[in-house]
Amino acid sequence: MNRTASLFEEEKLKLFDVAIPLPFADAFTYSAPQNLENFIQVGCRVLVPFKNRTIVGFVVALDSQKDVESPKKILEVLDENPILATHHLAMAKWVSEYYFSGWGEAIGNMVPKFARKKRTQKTTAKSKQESGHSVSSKIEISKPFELTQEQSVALEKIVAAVRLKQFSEFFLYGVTGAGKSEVYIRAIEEVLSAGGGVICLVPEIAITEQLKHFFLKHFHMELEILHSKLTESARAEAWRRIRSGEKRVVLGARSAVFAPVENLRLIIMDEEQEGSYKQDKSPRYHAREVARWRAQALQIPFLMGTATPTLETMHRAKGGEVELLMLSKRIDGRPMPEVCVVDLKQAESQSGKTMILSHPLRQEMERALLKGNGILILLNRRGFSTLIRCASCMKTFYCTSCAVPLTFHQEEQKLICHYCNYQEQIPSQCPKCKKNLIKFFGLGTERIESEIARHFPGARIARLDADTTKTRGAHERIISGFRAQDIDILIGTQMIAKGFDFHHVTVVGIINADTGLMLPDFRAGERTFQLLTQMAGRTGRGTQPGKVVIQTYSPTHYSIERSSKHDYFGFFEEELSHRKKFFYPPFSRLINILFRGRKEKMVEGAAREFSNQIAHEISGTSIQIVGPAQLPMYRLRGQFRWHVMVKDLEMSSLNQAILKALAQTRKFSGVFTAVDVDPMAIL
DNA sequence: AGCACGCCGACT
DNA sequence: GTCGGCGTGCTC
Repeated sequence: MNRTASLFEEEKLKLFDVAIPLPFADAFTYSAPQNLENFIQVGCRVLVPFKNRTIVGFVVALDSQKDVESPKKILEVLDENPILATHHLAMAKWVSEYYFSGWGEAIGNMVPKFARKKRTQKTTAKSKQESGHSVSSKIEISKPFELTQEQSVALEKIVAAVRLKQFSEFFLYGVTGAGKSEVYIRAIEEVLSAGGGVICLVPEIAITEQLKHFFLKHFHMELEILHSKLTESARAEAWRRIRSGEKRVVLGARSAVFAPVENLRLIIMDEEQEGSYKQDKSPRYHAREVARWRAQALQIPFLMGTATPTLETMHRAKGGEVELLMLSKRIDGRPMPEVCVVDLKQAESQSGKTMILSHPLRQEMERALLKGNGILILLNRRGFSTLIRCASCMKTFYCTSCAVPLTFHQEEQKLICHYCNYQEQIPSQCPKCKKNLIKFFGLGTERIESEIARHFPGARIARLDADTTKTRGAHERIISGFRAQDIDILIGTQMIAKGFDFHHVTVVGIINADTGLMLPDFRAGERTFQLLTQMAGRTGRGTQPGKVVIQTYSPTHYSIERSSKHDYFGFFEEELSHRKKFFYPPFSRLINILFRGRKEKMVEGAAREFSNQIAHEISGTSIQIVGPAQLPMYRLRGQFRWHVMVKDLEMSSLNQAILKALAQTRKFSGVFTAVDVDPMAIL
């Protein structure tokens, strides 16, 4: 650059702050050539030189107050009108501060990536026709349905809050089949008639597809589906339709919480406990927290719903921050399914052998098969056998880069690591002692499938897990096969627990309820309770009563006992007292700081250094430090992993302390750090 | 996150 | 002698 020219221009060039989609907390300051100056608005995307490349940034401020020596020039303005309102920039700012990501990174995460080329004018005219979901002519407008007393009360409260234009939180507590969706639909209709817009969040993409048809009946042209699997151009188009006010009902997964809905008046989050609402890469935000922030900023109500709320949310309901709306009865007065808990230890000592299908479970299955009813069997582990060991020298087969046992997959005829997907052939003899005594232990879904096939040779059996759903459409094919009753017994991992409404299912079998309880995670009990409760909710949804058989080695564990009695509130109190004792959420805020790298000593050093630094930073406060310690999954994909946990009462000044301490660990080369605020799992 | 600059091993 | 390994430091 020509020095005299730049000095001459610096005098009068306007300065702009531009957030860059990279992990920087602060925006960068650029100047603008005079011919562009008037086209630059806050919320526009701009092309800027950055180091030795050109990247897209977001204008976050005009008339920058920062004193930068020689700002570079903005090369191009990509938007005629801002694609982001200041509300969005503020939301991204909050996300970046709360979850330790860059501001621009947070912005980049919420807007669709876009083609570098500027869009031509024709899209505006064309899109009107494109956007009708191809059902424009034949929409059946569904009749208004009758609400129960409880549903009406809930709806009235929500509608009143929408009208008040005040921030408030609601929790719609209802067992599966209690009619939460009807309340959602009515609430959305109310908002629409008041000229407002709504975001409705569901845990995963598959459910958006399921609900799409239901929603289309009620909201037809107003509906937009939003999730990360859309192509970038489809996402950009959807974003534009929403922003223009053409679409006022947004149904989507996690990222839809950022949708630029015009005159947003209500946010709904279904199945609030689902872990998929937390993003597992930076920014590691939880959609529930973003939704709450947004509802607060816009002074609108936030409605959550499920039969198994997280402890955090129920605790807030108990404290009065969230208003609890009860739907206690199933719509048609159907009873809750009868649950039978089978003690595997006892059953095994009686029969003298490993128990896979207990007598009560086999009996229930036989009965259901005779009547032509559907059966769901849950085992939360893929593969055939989860442990392979030489019976002579006791050599166990581990993944070399993850230090976890390999799982034997019968279909693939391979030993596979479930964490890094490393695969090896099954040895015919032990590589250590050369004997021919390799044995297989531990159950997986493949094993259950063959076991059930052996017991029920006439039954039509299918398996639903990550292995059988690899190909596109396989998931839907298996599900619809089961729905059409071409399949009698569906065996699967927790995939089969999710939201499908099968009316002919009368038996649910849990092969081993303890799999999740072994995990060294403070939420293990909560997860197990939720999974068992959800599975129980899959049965007895038709005219015939449902039966649940839970097999377990720990029949007296409170998660299992309480779920077998459909006792959420009992579980809640018991789990809460554990959390209190160990100062876990909801009694503390938890931040997990992860260190990983190939060099063991460096990783450990970084974790220890961080721990010392943070201890120094927070001395004299009530903040607790746990660790440093090796993570339960100490070696993963060839990397060593340490972590430090920090437990805090409030947000306070902890974030600054963490950033400061983290800066001190930079000298440990080759060590990656990640901060996880409100982690869902410590693994 | 990239991407260049910089200082130590096996190759034409 | 160089090509290239990835450690480290910066990006308005």
